[in-house]
Amino acid sequence: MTEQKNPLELKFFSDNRFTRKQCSNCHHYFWTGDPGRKTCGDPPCDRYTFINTPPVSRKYTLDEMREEFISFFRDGHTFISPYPVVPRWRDDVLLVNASIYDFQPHVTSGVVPPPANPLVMSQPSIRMVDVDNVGKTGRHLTTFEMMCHDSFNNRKQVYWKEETVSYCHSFLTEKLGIEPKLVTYKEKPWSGGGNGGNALEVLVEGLEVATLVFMDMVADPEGTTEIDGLTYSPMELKVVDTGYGLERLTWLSQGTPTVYEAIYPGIVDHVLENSDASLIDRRILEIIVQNFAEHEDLHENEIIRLILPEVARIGNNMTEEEFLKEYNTLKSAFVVADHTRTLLLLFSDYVIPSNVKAGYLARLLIRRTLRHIELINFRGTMEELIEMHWESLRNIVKNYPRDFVHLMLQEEAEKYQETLEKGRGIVERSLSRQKEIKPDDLLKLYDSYGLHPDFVASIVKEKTGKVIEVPDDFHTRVISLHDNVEPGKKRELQFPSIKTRPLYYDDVRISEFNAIVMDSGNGYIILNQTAFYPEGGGQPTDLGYFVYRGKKIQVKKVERYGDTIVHWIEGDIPKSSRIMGHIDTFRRHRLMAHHSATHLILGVMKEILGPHVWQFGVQKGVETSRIDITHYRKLSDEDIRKIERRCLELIREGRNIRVKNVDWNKAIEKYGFSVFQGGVPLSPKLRLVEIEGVDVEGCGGTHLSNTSELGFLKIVNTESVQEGIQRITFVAGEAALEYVQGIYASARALQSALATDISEIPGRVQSIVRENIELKKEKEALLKRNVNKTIDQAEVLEYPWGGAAVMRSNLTEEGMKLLAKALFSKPYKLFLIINDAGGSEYGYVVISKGKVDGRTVLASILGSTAEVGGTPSYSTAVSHETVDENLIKEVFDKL
RNA sequence: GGGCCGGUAGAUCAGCGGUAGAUCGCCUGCUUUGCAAGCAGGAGGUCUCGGGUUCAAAUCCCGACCGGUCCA
Repeated sequence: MTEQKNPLELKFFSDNRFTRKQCSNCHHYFWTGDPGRKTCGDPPCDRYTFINTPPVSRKYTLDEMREEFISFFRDGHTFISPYPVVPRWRDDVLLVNASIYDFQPHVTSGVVPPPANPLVMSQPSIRMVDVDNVGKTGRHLTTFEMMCHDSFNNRKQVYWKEETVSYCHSFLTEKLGIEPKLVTYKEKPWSGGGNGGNALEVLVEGLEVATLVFMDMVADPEGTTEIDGLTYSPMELKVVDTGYGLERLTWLSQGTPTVYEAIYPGIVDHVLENSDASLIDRRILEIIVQNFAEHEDLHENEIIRLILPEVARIGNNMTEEEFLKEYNTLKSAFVVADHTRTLLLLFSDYVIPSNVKAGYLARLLIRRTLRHIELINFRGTMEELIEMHWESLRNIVKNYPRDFVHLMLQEEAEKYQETLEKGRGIVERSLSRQKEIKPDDLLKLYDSYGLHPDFVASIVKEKTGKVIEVPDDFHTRVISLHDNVEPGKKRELQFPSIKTRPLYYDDVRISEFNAIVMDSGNGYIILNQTAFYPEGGGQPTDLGYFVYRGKKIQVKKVERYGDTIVHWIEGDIPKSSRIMGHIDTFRRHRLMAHHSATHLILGVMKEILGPHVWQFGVQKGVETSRIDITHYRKLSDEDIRKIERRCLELIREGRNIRVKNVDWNKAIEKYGFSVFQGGVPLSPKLRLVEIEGVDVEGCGGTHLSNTSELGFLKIVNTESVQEGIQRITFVAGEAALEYVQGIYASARALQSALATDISEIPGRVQSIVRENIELKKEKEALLKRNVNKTIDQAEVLEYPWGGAAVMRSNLTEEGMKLLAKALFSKPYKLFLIINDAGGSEYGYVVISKGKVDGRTVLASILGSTAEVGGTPSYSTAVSHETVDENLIKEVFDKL
């Protein structure tokens, strides 16, 4: 090992008589002011010693602790309001998981300055990975608030390691009154979100209350520092990213056995009072929490086997069954309390429960909550619990969409009920088929139908009396069903980094321009400047042509790679040429109109359908355009009419459409997170497109300057692309006129074909379709009668090898097929059909169900005059000759 | 974004290459007229759609569409 100064050997530590030690148990390095300390302070090396005897000078509620933290850091830091839990500003994660997520990647990459520096905030964070541990361990939550004091050091140093640790230590010891000796700082490398650095875990009496991260590295395949298997290199921006667990600190101050009792005692009490669950002896609860903290690597039932003797030691001789009954109901009560809090946050950001993305997580939580509510026979509603949480979290959760929550929960409860009822049928049916449900079947039932193994087990028990074991590693096996799938990777082309100046922003109506070819390759050129709009933001590429040496060279596609705009062309233009570009302005104008119309319709849909509407995806076109939005049900005809009417009003009013470039933080401050509707650019400023009084959103596209230019807008189709996502296809401007003209032409054609009035077309078509079905049926019945008649009149010959039937018919091809089908179910072995459909030809068909090859039969009967085809079991021939009956018998006799 | 199920009568589903079925519901009649009543008879299907394979497809293959569900 090279002698290098430990990056965490701080002056603060030496000034405060802290020494660096190596944990006698886990061998991690840590800093402590307690000369007698040998272990790092983290379970399993240390136990929770704060339960019953909290080290904090007084008990804090959640609100009080948050206020204490913020007020302590307000001195020197700027307070920032919490961000939504749904990260609209990035598309790489589903939910905000930590406070630093608020600033990734735009701030941490150095492109955008932080909203304040240094700053203090408390960010609600959702961690679904812990969902299975909630209730069970006494300390896990799906939602917690991560409080932080962050600083961003660029050229200007704000503060770094020394100040950070000093701040932290003062807060814990001076403000909260924790004895300095109780605080240990454990060294730990940190990585996440493409960054890395050193970190200190802050531990008090066995509980990790904070992590102080010194982020100064960026992921780099050629870097020399390795953390968790990835290599990193130093970066210019050095970020202090701290994370204090608000719930942990509150728990620490109260010393209750579980975190739940400390952070929302009202909710826990309410659930316990109105259900079959009850609080168990707090000494037993403490034993449970301690054991789960110390044995993270063990399975639940193994830990319970460790708990029982300890429970007996304090004089409580419970059987395992008695213990499990009490523990499980209490666990369920905690789960209900926890999940409803997370749902509050999701709903306040208008997450629509569905089967994909964040919506899936919401549904998962709702279903789990419903199940646990039933298990403990809770007599209240989920809705009332969510509202109670809101009452106590008003400082953090500003918005509570009561009607939305009500509607979502109602629909979800119904859907869940449906799934269960269907599930019951599926389990019962598979039981009647195979008598037994194996572990693999459990897996399948869960994966394909969403049937929880406990639910399946309960039905099996009810129907057969048998108890089936749910495998311990059930969840792991579910995950392993899915982890062999590799996500498709996009291959990025590499081009020389040449900055192309976009001319289309300066003047959206520009149609011609001069440029110099900076780089030229196989079928592409890169220019110093261009008026061609590259595809992006759902706006397709511009088309047109270049003039080079008097020749027109067509542009096939224009793409953007960072600041480089690449033109794909039909032909070659050498480097350094001066050329003239011509834009297909007809196409461009159509696209622009549809782009502006997209913003207009989105704004209108938010107004009419509700604030839960977000853009999910978008594709503009020359003929039609479409936008996908988050909405919980298909648009009704009434919705469509309202939206169209409102769009027309706004077009008539002639609202201005303006483009402005605004700083990230100012944009968020002024317009909120709804500016992030499409993809988010990594640039210092956001280009905002505003339709006066209707809609403001970040957008890189080209736009009209006033809504009046749209003329009118018509929705032409709505469909649901996936649960909770509706696709609206529409036309605007000239494209709308063409659309209406097209419909009109069709209507006129129908009108003349049906010889009726346009308004009567639907009725006429309906009656024609009905008539057509009737006729089809009649025709089929007639055909069947004909077929049956043919069969009835068959001449039957008996042979030792079975019966043979000879019949004459006058059927069409369709009738022959039907006849053949019918014959396959008759008891004879061989059939000869002589078909006379009129005309000079006779069709011969032999159907053989025995070993006889029908083709040889036909050849023998018809001789060389006919061409025989088909297969041994269904043979055909066509002949101009009739055949003598006796010859047929002769041939048959020989078989 | 990916995986796994599924789409057949009003509802729930069976059939899984040889003329489309069961149960409930519905209609008619009888028997009873008291609680999910009995008996007899009957109506009700472009087997989601489009291609392909086959003499023959609800059934096998491919693709769309729709729904369910799990994972990220």
